Amino acid sequence: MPDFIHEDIRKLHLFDAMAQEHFQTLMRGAFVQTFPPQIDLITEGDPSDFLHVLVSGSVDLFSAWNGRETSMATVRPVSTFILAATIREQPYLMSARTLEKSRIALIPSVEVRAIFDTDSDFARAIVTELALCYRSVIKAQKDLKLRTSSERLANYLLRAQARAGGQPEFELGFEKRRLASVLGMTPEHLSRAFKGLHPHGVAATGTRVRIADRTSLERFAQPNPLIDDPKA
Amino acid sequence: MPDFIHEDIRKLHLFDAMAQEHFQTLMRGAFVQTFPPQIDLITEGDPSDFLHVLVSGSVDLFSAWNGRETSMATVRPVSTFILAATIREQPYLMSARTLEKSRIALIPSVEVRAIFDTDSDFARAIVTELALCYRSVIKAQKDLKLRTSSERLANYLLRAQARAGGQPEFELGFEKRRLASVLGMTPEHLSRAFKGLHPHGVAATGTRVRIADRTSLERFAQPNPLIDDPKA
DNA sequence: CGCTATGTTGATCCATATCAATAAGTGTGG
DNA sequence: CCACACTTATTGATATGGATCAACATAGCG
Repeated sequence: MPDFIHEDIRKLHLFDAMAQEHFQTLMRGAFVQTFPPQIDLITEGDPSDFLHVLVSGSVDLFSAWNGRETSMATVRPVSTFILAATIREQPYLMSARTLEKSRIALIPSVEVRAIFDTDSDFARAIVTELALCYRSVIKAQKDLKLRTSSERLANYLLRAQARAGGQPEFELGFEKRRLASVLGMTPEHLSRAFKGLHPHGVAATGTRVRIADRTSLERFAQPNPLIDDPKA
Repeated sequence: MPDFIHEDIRKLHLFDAMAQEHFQTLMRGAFVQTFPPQIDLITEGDPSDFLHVLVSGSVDLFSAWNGRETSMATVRPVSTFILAATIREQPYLMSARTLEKSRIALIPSVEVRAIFDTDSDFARAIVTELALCYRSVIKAQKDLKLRTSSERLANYLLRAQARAGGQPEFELGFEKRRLASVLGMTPEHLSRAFKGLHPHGVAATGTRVRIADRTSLERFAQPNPLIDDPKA
């Protein structure tokens, strides 16, 4: 594995406190792969053989039952996914596929568990990471259960704008149909939802979005730190 | 705090590996309280001062936004709640209220964090507990996003029957209106959903439910371990 | 330059919520 | 032990958010 990726991973909160020796053991068994968009990485129900670390790109976690399918979360770099399955030595609860071209490091779960048992700094880091993941799914669930799809879109746009540095105009990272799936709605409905936000100063042309009047959009979206703040 | 509760808590996976000395420190600062049904225990947004351990009864975790409210999860004994908030030293993301009369142990979060830092067996136990909590919210989210309310009810009843020992007839723990909230629907809708399950051998009188033909109900409910098995 | 994927618009359908009325329990005080 | 009040459950009518289906418009891309 190239050194600069080593570095990126080492910088992750999950790995930055552990003994160098243990980190190297982890990295020896690990490997990095680059995947094109729309590639299935894991399937729910499979044994959790690898802890995944998304180095670049983005990944959709989704789930299916009885012929229906739903997106559960989007993973952005640099972060891990399916840590809980790795720790509990249980099958994955979600499937994963790349949204864009993505570089992913795969670390054998056995190694993670072995070092977790001996390196207590690593164990503590895992706690923090898991607590963070836990809180982020709770926030996702609140977003989903308490808001209509237009409200979700509005809040999503506010967050995306903040991520993009706060300029009035910015790029969505992906196509609208992807965004629809991320927000848990159909592309048709998203199209209408965008129209519905027009009166609040939102204009979308292709993957480019312009928020003319943030205050007005906020009045409609009612963002709340206990749902929208990734650090809360 | 009475000794037998001490015992119950010590038996919890979260506390059974830690040093006796540390456990006693935790218990010294802790206290147990009994609450009547429908009492608010915590409010989302409040600082996470206490780790809660439900000793008996049951607790509803819920959340509100913009005048709407939704139930997020039900806690059953003996287990902890709001562990993630305690660990991250962040405000609660959910509110909690008792469903039935409940006995709850409150352990100061500062103590939990202090011992988490020094007792690595405890830190490891927290990881396992958190991973379990994480997976259970994922399962709840899948249940919610992938199933209609009748399907959710059907699967709930199958699980409740299993919990009750598998007899064809058993008690729901609470009123139907509570069940409705737990399943994320209105009481009216639940009433109709029960009627809809009649053809599959479900009869409900008051809080008593009878499943005449489990096979038929299963054929409709399509239970799946990756959603319905609490151990997965 | 046309083909294929993406996006928009309109019509309709479905699950579930809401509102309203009634029925059935449940508990309390006389 | 019954009558009354209050809560909970059921049933019906209607509203709404969102999905689905179908047609059409656009835009990348080989």
